[in-house]
Amino acid sequence: MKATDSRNLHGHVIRELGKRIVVGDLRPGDILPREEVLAESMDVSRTALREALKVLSAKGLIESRPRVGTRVRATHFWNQLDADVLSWRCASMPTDDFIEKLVEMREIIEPAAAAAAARRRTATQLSNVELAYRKMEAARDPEEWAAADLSFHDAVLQATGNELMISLFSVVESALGMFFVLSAKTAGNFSYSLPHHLKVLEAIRRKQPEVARKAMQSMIEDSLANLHKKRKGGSKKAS
Amino acid sequence: MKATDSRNLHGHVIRELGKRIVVGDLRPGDILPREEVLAESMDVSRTALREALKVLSAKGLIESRPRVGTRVRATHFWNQLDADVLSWRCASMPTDDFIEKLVEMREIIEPAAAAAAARRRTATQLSNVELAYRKMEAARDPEEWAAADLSFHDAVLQATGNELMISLFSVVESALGMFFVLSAKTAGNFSYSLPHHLKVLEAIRRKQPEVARKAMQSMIEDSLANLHKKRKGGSKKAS
DNA sequence: GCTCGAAATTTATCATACAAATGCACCGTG
DNA sequence: CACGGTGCATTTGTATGATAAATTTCGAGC
Repeated sequence: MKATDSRNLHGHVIRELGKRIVVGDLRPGDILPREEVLAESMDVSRTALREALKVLSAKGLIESRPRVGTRVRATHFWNQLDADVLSWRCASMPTDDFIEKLVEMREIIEPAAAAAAARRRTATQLSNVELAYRKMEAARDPEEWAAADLSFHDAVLQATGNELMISLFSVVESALGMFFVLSAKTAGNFSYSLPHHLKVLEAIRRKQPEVARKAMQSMIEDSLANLHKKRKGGSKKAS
Repeated sequence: MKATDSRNLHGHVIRELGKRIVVGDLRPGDILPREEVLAESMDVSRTALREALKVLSAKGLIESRPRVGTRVRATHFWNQLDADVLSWRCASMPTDDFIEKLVEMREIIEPAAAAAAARRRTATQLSNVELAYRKMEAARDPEEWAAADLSFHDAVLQATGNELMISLFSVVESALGMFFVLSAKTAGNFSYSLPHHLKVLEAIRRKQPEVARKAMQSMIEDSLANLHKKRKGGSKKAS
């Protein structure tokens, strides 16, 4: 699942430098130390360091040029939707600001996905959504229910047949997953969220895009309202 | 602007292998030749090859393990929103299927962005949108108008203050730009597209999210209808 | 037949050397 | 003094060869 492999050495270097850049320890315009000394300071060979730098360069975080060195690029060059960049931001963000941006993306994607699914779903894709719904119905404990809920949303996404949307959703969802424990997100909705899901399912079955969109919209609204209610009370975040 | 640097040698290797994978010449599950022979076959050192492989690995296209080799990963692991992956797909896609998916993403992003901009725009962000609109008014030829149009949409995106949305839009837009010549996309709309833009601008000024969303929606609808009309007639694509 | 371990293969990492690019200072010239 | 070209120094880019680590495979021993 995770993008940069933790096993390998250069993976460690990627994360270490990537975090320092994303967090702001290294700021745009800053020039990193020469490869030779940077390699030594991180206790790896120049070869391994360079492989890491190339990856960070591919993510748009840095830019290397002969004679001048490797410079941290301006934030608008960063691949903000890269799974690593996102996770590094999530790993240390005190402000709720960023979470709200992630939530906003989710609010945009899901209704659109429901509509697209209603428009283009195949028979098997529909039955997958239905299967997920059945699992939600049958769920006994919050963990089961959370897993079924996730598979429901995933089935809807798959039914869109648009891999760009699927990829976007999975990236955003996994980033949000770093903040909210799944069960915490869904536990309270247990009771009255099921009808919402049924509405989405039925709209997709009947190929009614606008109905599906609105149903998904109100589902999310309720979910968020419920979440806010809970946050005033007790635990809510991780990390 | 472009992601992988063409100047360097390993950049060439990245593109070469990346394209072959994305296009389907190399299929998921396939094992690439050993690094040593692959390096020779591409006429680069193993060092340069490995740097390229690491980048492709970061994009989710491949996965390397000792003793087993480098394997092409399943498509659902790919970073579909990566600028390179997207551009490689655009570089050789005979079907209109993929373009429609890109257009769908655009249709999703832009109205949502207009709404978000109306909700949160600062004074200076508003004036930037206004400035772009003025440039559209003042445009004399299609090139000027196309540039102003782009800066209008960019200003709206910036006004959302959500860098995730900005990044998503820029990626999708640049991919679409590989298919449609800018002037071709906008030339026909010259006359009657301006009022649409004005509506969006005014809604953002008055902080009316839903009005802004709908205005942007109908703008895109008209734009696409106009485009389809033109495609039946004359030129439309590039590659 | 099963388990455990040795061997073989491939990637991972390292060290070193050289090539290429490029900013910068220096020098010559008008 | 201003200006432009030219060589030098520095840093990344590439190549080569060697060793370490991981992991599959196969065989030996029980």
